[in-house]
Amino acid sequence: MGKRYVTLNDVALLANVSVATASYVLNGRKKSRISAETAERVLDAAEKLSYRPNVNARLLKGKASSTIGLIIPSMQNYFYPELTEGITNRANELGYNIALFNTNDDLSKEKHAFDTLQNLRVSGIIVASIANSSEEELKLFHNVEESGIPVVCVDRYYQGQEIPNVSIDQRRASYEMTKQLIQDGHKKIAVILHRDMHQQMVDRRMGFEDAMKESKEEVAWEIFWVDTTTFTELDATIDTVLNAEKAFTGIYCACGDFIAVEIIHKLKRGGIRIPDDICVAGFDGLSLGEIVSPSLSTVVQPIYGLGYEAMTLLQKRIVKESISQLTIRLPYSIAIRESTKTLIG
Amino acid sequence: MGKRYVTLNDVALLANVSVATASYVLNGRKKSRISAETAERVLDAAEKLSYRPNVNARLLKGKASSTIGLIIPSMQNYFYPELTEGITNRANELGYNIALFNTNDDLSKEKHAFDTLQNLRVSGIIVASIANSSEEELKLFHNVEESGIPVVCVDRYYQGQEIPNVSIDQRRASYEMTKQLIQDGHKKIAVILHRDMHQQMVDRRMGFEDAMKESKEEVAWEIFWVDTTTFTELDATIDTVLNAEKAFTGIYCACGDFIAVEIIHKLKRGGIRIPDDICVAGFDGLSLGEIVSPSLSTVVQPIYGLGYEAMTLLQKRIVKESISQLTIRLPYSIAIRESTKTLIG
DNA sequence: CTGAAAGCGCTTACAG
DNA sequence: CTGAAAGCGCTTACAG
Repeated sequence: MGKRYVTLNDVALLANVSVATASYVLNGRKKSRISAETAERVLDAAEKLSYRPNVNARLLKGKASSTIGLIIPSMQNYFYPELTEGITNRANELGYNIALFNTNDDLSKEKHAFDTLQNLRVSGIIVASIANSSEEELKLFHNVEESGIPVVCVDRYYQGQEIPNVSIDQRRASYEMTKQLIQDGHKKIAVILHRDMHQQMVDRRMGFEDAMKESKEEVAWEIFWVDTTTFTELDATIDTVLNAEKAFTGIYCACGDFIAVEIIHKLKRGGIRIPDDICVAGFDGLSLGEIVSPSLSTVVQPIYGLGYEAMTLLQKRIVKESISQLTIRLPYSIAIRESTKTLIG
Repeated sequence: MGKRYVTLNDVALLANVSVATASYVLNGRKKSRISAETAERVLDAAEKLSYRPNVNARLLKGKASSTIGLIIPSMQNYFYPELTEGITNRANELGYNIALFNTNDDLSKEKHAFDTLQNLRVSGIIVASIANSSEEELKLFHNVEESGIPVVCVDRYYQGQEIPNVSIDQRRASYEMTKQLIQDGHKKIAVILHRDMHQQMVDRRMGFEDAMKESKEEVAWEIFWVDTTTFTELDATIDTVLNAEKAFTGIYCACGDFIAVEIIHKLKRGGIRIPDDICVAGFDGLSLGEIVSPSLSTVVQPIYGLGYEAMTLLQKRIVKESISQLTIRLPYSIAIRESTKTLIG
């Protein structure tokens, strides 16, 4: 910067005290031991020079960093801004600031984010972007934890208690949404899943299949895979669904509302009436789903709350507060709106 | 963290060299002067110990920080995630990482963000959140610049060349949008503006009035103020608009698409048909506006591009590249979609 | 009530 | 080709 920042020494010089004293005054520590006049002189000097403590120097002296890392896939899917909002607001309340990283679900970018965050010596990391759940990726997580930086996953997660995480019971939610579709009388359902099978997708799929098993094969179904970031295959998928010999009566877009809304949009453009020609259900609970026409039937997750609680949990881990539950499951609800209807009667 | 991080000294010890040599090897500097065997030993040791350089120590030695600050109002309005995406992607390309701050358009939070960012010694700051354009706030900006940290405003801006900024020509865009409404035959228009009159809002209002002046008072109009973060007054505003003695034929939501979409939503809920009963135009160009029914006629800004260019400009300022233009105006377009129609013939 | 000094983890002239 | 040493801006026992 060419420009030299004002240092504590500058302040001390102007106030005619030692840096030690200046430091004590400015940090409000050992108040008793500093005379009022001295304190005032230091404060004045700092004010006059617009002194700003160098956080990096403080960190070097072993102070804990007040920044935490946040790793998300991108801001394209409106799920993430809302999640981020919950995280940053809570971080703010707790006195942390955020270092933000986008990975685009690319493992090498995720690796880079972890690297940078470790070099920064952040106090903790929240991850909403698990690229592919590979062994290699899991090792990344363990490395970070081993280095002493606590990690919390939100939305996506690893199976079991491996990494603390906050989410909803995705399998159960998916089961309930599917049950609803079955009760509505659907006889052939297309399920849309994310091509990269995160544990999350595995669970949603299992929830779906749980419900299907209960229906005793009265309902036919087929899985379609899409790439949620590039939207590749989406048009092809829609075509296949529409042109199936035995007609699909419903589309369960288990990979999320963002794609569900896109599907509704494309369907409408193609002159297909929803829910009359075909029903569409989503998963997420984006506010977008309420605004769109027809409004979207979906699993409503407390997205903001997921972020908020993830940050709360991370903070507890940072300050080593004892934690009874490392896996937090928040409540959700099934919202039946205009994009689905009962086919019976 | 209790846990001690691996230091350069640990690496040097294991490799049986001095920290100086270890540093040279790990930074790839003075390659010629290091023997291949020594280099390898250092690299091995670093690998074995999972050594991670402490960025904060580096900063202390006068190295430039690779983080830049980003200050936005919130993620609620979808304008900001898209803007953020442009900024972070460009920052990534240029090797910077992001410290994210939400202000909720609260000046004290903005002040806190600036403070923290200065203490962090970031290399630069992008601001998309100008709370109230007061003298006090402007002073904040000047303080940061004076401390040697370059600032770039994006979307919102101060009048004149005071702070480098990237945006579109908002006055002109607003003028054109209004012109379109006039050509469509509107005789009474409600303009919705943000209660906090940023320069941006002032310009949009002026653009609107420019067009009105040209229409030679054939068109009546009225301004309504809303608080875009809390949505307060929105219902009241809509009521007033709907119950006006001489009917409004159009609503020009100059404060943005996010509110425009909300208005459309509320109108539809109330059984009002758009554009048949009343037309609605927005300003921003959110993709949301295309998905909604009726799709929104609006000023389409290159939102992602604004962010991308803001980061590009900031980077130039950071590396002190000579810059011909400190005020960048990107192209926009007027999209006429379903929420407006011609009233003539 | 106050200050001298060590040390946090690095980088970088400088000397050899 | 390599190392000893100073110093970046702080904090904090320790001594007075």
